[in-house]
Amino acid sequence: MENSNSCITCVSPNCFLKLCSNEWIQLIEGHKTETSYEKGQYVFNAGDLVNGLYFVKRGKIKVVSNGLNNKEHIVRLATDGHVLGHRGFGGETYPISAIAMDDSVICFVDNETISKAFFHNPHFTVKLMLFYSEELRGIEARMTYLAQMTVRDRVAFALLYLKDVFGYNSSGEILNANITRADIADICGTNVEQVIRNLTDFEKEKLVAKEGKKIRITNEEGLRQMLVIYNFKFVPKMHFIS
Amino acid sequence: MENSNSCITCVSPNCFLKLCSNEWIQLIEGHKTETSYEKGQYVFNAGDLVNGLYFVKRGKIKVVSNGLNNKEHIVRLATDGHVLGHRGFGGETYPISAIAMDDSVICFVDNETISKAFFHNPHFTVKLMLFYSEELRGIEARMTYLAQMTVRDRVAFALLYLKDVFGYNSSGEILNANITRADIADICGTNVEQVIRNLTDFEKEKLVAKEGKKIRITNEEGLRQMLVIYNFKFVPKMHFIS
DNA sequence: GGGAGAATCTGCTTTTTCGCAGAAATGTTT
DNA sequence: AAACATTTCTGCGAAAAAGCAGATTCTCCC
Repeated sequence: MENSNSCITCVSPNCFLKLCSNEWIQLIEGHKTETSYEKGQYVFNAGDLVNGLYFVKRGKIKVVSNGLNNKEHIVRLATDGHVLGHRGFGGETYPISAIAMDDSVICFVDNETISKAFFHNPHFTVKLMLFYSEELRGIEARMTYLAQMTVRDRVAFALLYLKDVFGYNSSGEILNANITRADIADICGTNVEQVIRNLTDFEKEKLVAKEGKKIRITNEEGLRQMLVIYNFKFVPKMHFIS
Repeated sequence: MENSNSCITCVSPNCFLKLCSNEWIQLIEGHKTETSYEKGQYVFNAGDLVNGLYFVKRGKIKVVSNGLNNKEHIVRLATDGHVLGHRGFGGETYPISAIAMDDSVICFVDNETISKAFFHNPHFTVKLMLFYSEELRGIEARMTYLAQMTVRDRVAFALLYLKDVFGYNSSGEILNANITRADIADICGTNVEQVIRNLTDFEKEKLVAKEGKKIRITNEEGLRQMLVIYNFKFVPKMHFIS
């Protein structure tokens, strides 16, 4: 509950809520809760009835789907400005959870308020729709990689995906996320051992450098080149506000 | 170009365009083209700049992503009332195509007209957004199945997915789609031989019956039971109009 | 109804991936 | 700083999946 709780003075530059009229922003503020999550904490859990939208103010979130014996699979990574918790329909629930990968701050607005806002803030609604449309395109592409790539190439892909969403940290080309080998495995749809084996190979090939559990990408272009045979290309980030 | 070209008299019950005001429907009709596609024909092709939305009036469409050496992977199936061709951003293109699996009729509306309609037809915009949101949830779930299931279970999943989207045909439990074993392989992310081997197994286990290239599901519940360990559950179809 | 072409099917070998077990390293807590 | 817990790493055998080759069957079109 840091900062003020007001959208007007909120420092998050990409929040969709800012696309609402001032009048509506004030109205939404009355129905908004801002919560801080520690690393590892659940934003929402599989089976919960998601009855609102989560707007990521700041942080790093993994959206996981629970499959075989509730083993987690990371279907999406989210960061500042992204939206979590698709509007629920008819009360059915999907086995999808959102977990903070680092300390994060997220605003929640209930469905009723959001629905009303949709009908009075076309700019907000349209941009949010375009966000979903973009996410759909992105996941369609990732799905193909998952289906067709070898484990080795999926590991390379996961590193680039992490970089494209979370970027590097201040000290250079180190992946800016508190990820374990197991997280990478959960993105790739493989197991920890395979991830480690391939990271070791990548290190020998001077593509990455392991620094403890941190990973430094020493040859990003080389990783991308590995994936051109799959039509892989960088997915430019959407500019939410325009 | 059968039927009249008018949305007012259109027989498609689920078309999103019907959510626009009468005034706007008439305006859209002036910018709309209705095209018939034969089986196998491309609605749009990877690399095309998608500059509008396609509304499926009637038919069966596969949305494919071209990955390794342009091998196709089916990321989504679409039928009556569904929407294809996410709004393009900044001109970048994804390697995604849409192909008619049977004779289909699809209406196309250019981006400029659609964008204007968004701002004057909140009901239309909100419903379309919810459609995307639902599609996103669905593909997140499918992605997990793809990542965690064995080939055998993915084949079972593909059969159920085909059934849930296209249903059975009039003569009973035969999958109502003109699909090849290769199509199923492209949904599963495997090859034709594996699909055939597993279909043969399923037949021995009295789960399906092969009738030429057609597939009859003789024990749908049995197939679903096979997938409960993955938290698989039926995804109820959205009711577009409400 | 017959024939050409496409799709389906089967057996076999090779390759990839998985998964266990145990060692080493890292990082966290007291 | 030491002890503990977690994570990372490596080797190896087992299992799953892929890929090839060739036979059969189906379907569509004339």
